Amino acid sequence: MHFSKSGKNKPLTMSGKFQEYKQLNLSQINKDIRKRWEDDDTFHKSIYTREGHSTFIFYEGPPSANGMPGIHHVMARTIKDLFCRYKTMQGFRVYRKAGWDTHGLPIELGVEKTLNISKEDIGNKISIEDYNKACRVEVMKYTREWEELTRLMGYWVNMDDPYITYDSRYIETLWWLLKKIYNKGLLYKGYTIQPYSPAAGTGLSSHELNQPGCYRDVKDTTIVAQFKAIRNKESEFLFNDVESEVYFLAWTTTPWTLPSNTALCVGPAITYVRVKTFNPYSGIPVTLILAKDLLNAFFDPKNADLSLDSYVPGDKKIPYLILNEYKGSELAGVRYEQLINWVKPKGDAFRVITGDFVTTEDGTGIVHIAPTFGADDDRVAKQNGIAPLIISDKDGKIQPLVDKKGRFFLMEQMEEEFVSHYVNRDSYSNFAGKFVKNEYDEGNTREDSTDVDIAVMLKQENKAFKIEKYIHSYPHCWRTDKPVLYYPLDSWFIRTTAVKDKMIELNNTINWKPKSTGSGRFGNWLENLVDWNLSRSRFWGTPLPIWRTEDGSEEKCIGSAEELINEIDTAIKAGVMDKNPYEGFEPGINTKENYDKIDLHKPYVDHIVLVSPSGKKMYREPDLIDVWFDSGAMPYAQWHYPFERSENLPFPADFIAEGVDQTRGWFFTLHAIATMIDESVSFRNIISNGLVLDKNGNKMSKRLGNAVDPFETIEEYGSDPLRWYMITNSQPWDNLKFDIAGVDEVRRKFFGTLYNTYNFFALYANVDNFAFAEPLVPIKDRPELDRWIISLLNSLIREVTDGYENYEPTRTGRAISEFVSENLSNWFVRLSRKRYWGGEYDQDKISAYQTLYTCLETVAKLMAPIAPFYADLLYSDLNKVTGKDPEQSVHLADFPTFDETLIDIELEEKMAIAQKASSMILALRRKEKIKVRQPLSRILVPVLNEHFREQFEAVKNIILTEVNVKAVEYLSDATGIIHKKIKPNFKTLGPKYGKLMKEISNAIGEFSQQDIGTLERDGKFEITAGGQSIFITPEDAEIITEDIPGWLVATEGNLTIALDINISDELRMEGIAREFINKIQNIRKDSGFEVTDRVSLKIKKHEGLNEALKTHKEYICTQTLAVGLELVDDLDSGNAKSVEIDAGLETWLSVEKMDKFQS
RNA sequence: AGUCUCGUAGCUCAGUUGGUUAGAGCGCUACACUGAUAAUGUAGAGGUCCCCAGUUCAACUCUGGGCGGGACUACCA
Repeated sequence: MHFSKSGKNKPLTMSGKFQEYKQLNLSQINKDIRKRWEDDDTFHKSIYTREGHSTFIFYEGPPSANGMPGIHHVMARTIKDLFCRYKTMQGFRVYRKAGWDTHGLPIELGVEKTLNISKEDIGNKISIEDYNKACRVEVMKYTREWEELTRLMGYWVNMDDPYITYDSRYIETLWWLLKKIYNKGLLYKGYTIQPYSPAAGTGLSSHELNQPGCYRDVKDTTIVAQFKAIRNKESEFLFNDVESEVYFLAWTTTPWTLPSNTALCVGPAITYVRVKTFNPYSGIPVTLILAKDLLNAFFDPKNADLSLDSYVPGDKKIPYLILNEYKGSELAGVRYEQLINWVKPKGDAFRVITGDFVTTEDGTGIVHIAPTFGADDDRVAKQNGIAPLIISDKDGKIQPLVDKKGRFFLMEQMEEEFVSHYVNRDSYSNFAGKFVKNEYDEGNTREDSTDVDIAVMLKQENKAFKIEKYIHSYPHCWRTDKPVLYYPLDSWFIRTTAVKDKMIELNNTINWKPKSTGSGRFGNWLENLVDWNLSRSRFWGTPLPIWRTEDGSEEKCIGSAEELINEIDTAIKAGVMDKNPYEGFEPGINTKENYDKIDLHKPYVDHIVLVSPSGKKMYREPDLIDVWFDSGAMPYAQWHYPFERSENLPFPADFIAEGVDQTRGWFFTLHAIATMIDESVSFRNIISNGLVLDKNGNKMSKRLGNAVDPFETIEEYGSDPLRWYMITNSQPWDNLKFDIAGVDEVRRKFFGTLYNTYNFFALYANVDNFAFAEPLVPIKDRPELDRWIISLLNSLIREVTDGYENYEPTRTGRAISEFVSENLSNWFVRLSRKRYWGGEYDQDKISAYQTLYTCLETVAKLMAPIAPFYADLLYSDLNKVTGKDPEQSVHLADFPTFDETLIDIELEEKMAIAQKASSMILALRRKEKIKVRQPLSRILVPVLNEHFREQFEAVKNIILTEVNVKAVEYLSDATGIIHKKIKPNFKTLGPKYGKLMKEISNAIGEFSQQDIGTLERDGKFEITAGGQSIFITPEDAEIITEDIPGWLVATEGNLTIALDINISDELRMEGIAREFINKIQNIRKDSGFEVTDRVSLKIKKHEGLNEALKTHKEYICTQTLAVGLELVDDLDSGNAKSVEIDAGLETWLSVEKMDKFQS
């Protein structure tokens, strides 16, 4: 097969015949069409032919090319592609620029693996410059595979000039955005609790923490501590009936955090009890508060009956008495004494607060809060105005009580004034300098830990209720194998909380598919928004463009390369820098070459020292920014806004689509940045698609070996069935259980059928030289069957358009598939076959061709967004012959519009009756084992109303032909032989009679034939139900025929048909004739004759057959293209075949091809 | 743990504002058809609509609570 190689602007080349195919090879079609698109530059044509039209803006979420593309990328990209193609066909100029995500930890880890180095080696074994270069190579490792997959699968995205996040121009836009955010006061430095490895001296990402082996079981000393309640007006209710002190019990697995405690947290809805008892270590009477559910964890119910008075310190069995119950919310606000009085907090502290995260699964149901060492703690403390426990170091900087090496701060490292005002030298001196975990102390030899020391101390002070070893899983640093701490680290934040309301408001205007992701996962996330932690302590990423003086008093945020160059010049003049490292760069020249002269990455950018207005040196803040900022900024940065493209920014997107896992990633950062910069949404419509799982519903992974290779799949099946399967099998937002057998099914079921339908058309159209040259047969003049399929076709266009417009591709694909296999192929073509085969080239035949052609051409256009390859082949195979459409490719054509006036619901109903009736009659024949080839005389159809008779009459011939029956007889009500059945209509009765439904239903069920007749005649029927009389109207019941006594009957729904199975001699002979035709046709085919070859027939005489053959000689000859039929006494020609016409009816038959000149 | 989502035939999925016979395709079994032919059609078997409660004359459908699968987020005293 080859295609005309017409160049860009050459006219369409038309050829005379429709291409016929021997077999459907979608894999080859994929290759051929791809080549044609490349030769013809179809993709670019589809854009520039729409220049000046309305725009449709799509944002491509940049993939990272440091990993191989997988089958799930085909899924995501099919969704993206199909809407862009659809909009193109709707006449829009579609923006869709490809891009690459090139920063981030996976790249760093990849480089380290490739070069076999670790982070410590950077700067030693390998220079940062070389490392930087290695990252650039690493990140584009699989670019070729990605580009190949893009083309293979037919994803049309503009790859001419992709945006690359490490490009200096891209970074420049990020800086510009950051400065804008900075100037709005939304960028600030603060701290957050992050996993931190004191041994390695670095913060860890959650990614690093989730590496295998990081969580390990460790045995730690845990303490249930007693926090003494302060007696005052607010807490008086806790002191009823007690003489002892009142304590809150709280459990911790990290006793070293207890000195930093500043609050206790209870669950607002949790029930707590106040218990009178004794401290097991000291024997002192105490009153304790803990969660009711956890009471039994500390007190043996057997001891509840023991007398408190008889307790002697040292007794194993400790009595207790429950005094009261409280909800957590009642306890909030109560104050308590500091547990360990080493350092006084600055600000409000030592108060009971509430938090939703508190559970009663373990511990006491009261959580000890140390805001400096727990993320939850920090958050809940901030929400309640509780101060963290902090100290001031020598430099005047705020620090937690534990230093970066993992020990309690040395007093000499603290600010003098701070120590004298806030630190209790006596109690603290024993602990200052102690490592909170022995692992951090290189020279440690002792068994006991700081945790144990604290436990002993609390025990002595009657502040420990229970001390025990506890095994739990705790994260460890993957580089040092030592435990991590949750530790406050300096970070730069974007104050997203300041624009929270705006973000929520804007989100409500976005069309989410599915809706629940927008309102649920995304909406809830916005409701609970915290400030965006932008800092990352990494090497390979976008540097934060902020320079600061060492004391932090002056800072500058840089918003462009030009600004940086100017600042460098100033710094050189001030003598803080020797020379400009970016010499030669010319601001305003936006070429790659120019921007290649400046590398804004580490380490280069860190060598730049600027000068502050007051003349101090300013150093860059060492952090990089979150890679999510890179991708969230792409609406601006992909166009190098505002430097290169300063107006007509394609913004916001009309449509984006990515996996649901991007909800808090890309979707969020797009939304956040657009809200802050432009107070606008970033995207109007969004599909968040589900995962692609293996056929058993497991996640695909290379490790498990259940990952499907997209390249192999496409090579074997072609992209179209794969795309079609993915779109139609389940809704995009549901997970797809990927089963290759499903792709094969789509190939056979949908593409196979469509291909067969086309081939059928081509075969006969070529015989008749149909080329759509005749004037269009007016639709109203076409036969019923044609008008029916055209009606369905227009309904289909409407449904498909609706589906695409509403981002419901699954509905669309399924509707097309249903139309093609059920309506077009299985009904229209099947019933129309005789119209194409032989006969005159008259209006009916032309109508048949035009109708089928229109259906195929329209289907090609409707399916083109989902299955772009085959659709284009089908379209061009049709169009090449007829030249009906000026466009060479279906993707340049206009999407079909539906014509309301051609939709005939009445006709569709009639045809539904025909389909149902035919299938019922065929079922009856089968039951009686009467072949369809055997004609029968009549069917009987009861009619209850004139409308139904008209409908049936209209499709009578279709039914009779289909089931090979001669006539239909209608049985009207008057004949009295119809047996009727009545069913209550719950839909109308329900609202009227409610509770009486059961009674009414029973009453109607007992209607006699006379009763039904009365109801029909009078329009009402009186029954009694619930002691009241009720009039049933015809609308309240459905009357159907069920039986015709004495006949072979089938009933389905409201349709009843009887079949007359008496076979007269006449009918029997006709059956024999048709049987012969069938045999002869088979022999023709087996002998390899052409469809148009003429033949001569010889049949050996047989008493049971002779008469039938004589009577129907003409008929047989016409049907089989025979010039003559001879009945012979003997047939011993080698070509003769034995045929069995019916059981026991056997004879010999020969079919000879006539020479051409004889025919 | 929280949020979202899914749960209907052996498998993959439909199922309208609640209405009394819960559907399709695949697979299986049987049969038929035969100039669309490496196609096609028809039928049969196969259901606790995940479970429990509630609302209602009526629940696959609505509400609540469970159970199970998945994803994301957070990882905890």
